[in-house]
Amino acid sequence: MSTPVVSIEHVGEHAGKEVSIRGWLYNLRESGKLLFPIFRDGTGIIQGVISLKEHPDAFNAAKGLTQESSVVVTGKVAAEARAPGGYELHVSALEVVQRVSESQPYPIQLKEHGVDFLLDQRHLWIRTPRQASILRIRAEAERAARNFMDSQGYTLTDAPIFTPAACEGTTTLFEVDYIDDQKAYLTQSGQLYVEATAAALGKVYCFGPTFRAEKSKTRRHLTEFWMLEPEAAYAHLEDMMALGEGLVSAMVQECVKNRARELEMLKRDVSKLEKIKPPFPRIMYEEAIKVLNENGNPAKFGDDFGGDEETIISKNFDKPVIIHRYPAAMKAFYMATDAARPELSLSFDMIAPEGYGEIIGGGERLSSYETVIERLRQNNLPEESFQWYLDLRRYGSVPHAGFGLGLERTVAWICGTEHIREVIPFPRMLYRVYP
RNA sequence: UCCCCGGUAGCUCAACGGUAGAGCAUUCGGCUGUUAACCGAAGGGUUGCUAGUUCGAAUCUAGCCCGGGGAGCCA
Repeated sequence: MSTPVVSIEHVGEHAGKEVSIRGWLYNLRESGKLLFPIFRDGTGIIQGVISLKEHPDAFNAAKGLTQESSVVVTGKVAAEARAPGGYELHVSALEVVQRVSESQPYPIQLKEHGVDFLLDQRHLWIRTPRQASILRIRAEAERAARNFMDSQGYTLTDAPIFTPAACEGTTTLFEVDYIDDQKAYLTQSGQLYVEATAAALGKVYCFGPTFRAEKSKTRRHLTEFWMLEPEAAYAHLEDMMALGEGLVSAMVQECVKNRARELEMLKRDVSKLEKIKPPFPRIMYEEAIKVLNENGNPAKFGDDFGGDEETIISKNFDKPVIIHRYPAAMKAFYMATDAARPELSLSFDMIAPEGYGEIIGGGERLSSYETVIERLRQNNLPEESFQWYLDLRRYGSVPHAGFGLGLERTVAWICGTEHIREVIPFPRMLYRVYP
């Protein structure tokens, strides 16, 4: 009869019973003829106790064992107030799967480390309980986002990574040599492609990595980040603001519900997240300018909002804030304008609370062939590359709208992390592509 | 691209013009309830690179390289 293998997160269900845990040695404290190893298995950590007198074989196998050596341990689960986590394992047997060499000890210690060092060790850094928690929350947020979109009747239609042209500014494109004289670029957004699939399927979204060659070095920027981009035919600005509210609320609430342990591990103030339910405050761009002026910020019509401005505006609310109808001149070529106020675009941004910045940008798209042509020329974009896009206006053009949600910024806000580099398994940033 | 800050042992830092140091990690020894355990000992360094100032430079100066934070731009 072999003992059952259990995960540490479920170990409490086996109190008083003999179990096996397959994992790694997280830390080892020695106290004479008693050893206090801490094991981790990816789902949590648990302290073991090994007595020389009772289990000499296990004791000798564990004594001097190096951090992060892989082990299979067997023992009895016991409720123990003195143990971190409430349970400990009275180890009776320990099998070392691979012993970490003393000459090349595990580099990450149980103490503070610098950012540069940790990023160089990212492949190992993700083993720490904090990083593992963040990655579980990211997964939860992704799952919640897809479930929500699917529940709203949206179909996932993935957009290509290689594209023939820009869809945002041309200066932020990663160029890739393709066949002979052809150029390809890494996508900045799946937006143009979901416009096409929206005309085919009605309500669609894409979800995948996007790339921006921006020279941005801030805690809110990654060179490679994931974006969820819904697009719906016959939809208008109002529809997208409502969809964005529902999507963000679902992502936050599912994490609160299903990842309470991880949020607690991160010491996140969950009461702030529990409030994130529709409706969110909505203000027009012009009103936002007014709020800024009242708070001593000299912003004027036509200015874009930077981090400072976003913080001032979001500070007045405990939910994400939707700012809509930005000046048309500030927005991308495909953005529709307000018929009543042609100088304003039918666009909106959603600003996360607590200074996490813009998590959604979107709006209603141009549907007129003539206007699209005109804007392409104004923006010096190559018409020949956009013939397929123009076809969408030639053949049954309809009003349509959508937005892009930045996954990492949203998850960073949910987790309360200082920097978004922690919320993606392997961050790609300016000057950093290792590991 | 611009503005600030930094680079000393494997890691986190100290020394700020006069012999390069501590804690952690590693090795050895001790400890039956430890909580980033503790106690004792040992090994471990071209102070990011190059040039300059000086009797003497980790320390002052210049240039370069690397990293961090921010601006612009964006999600």
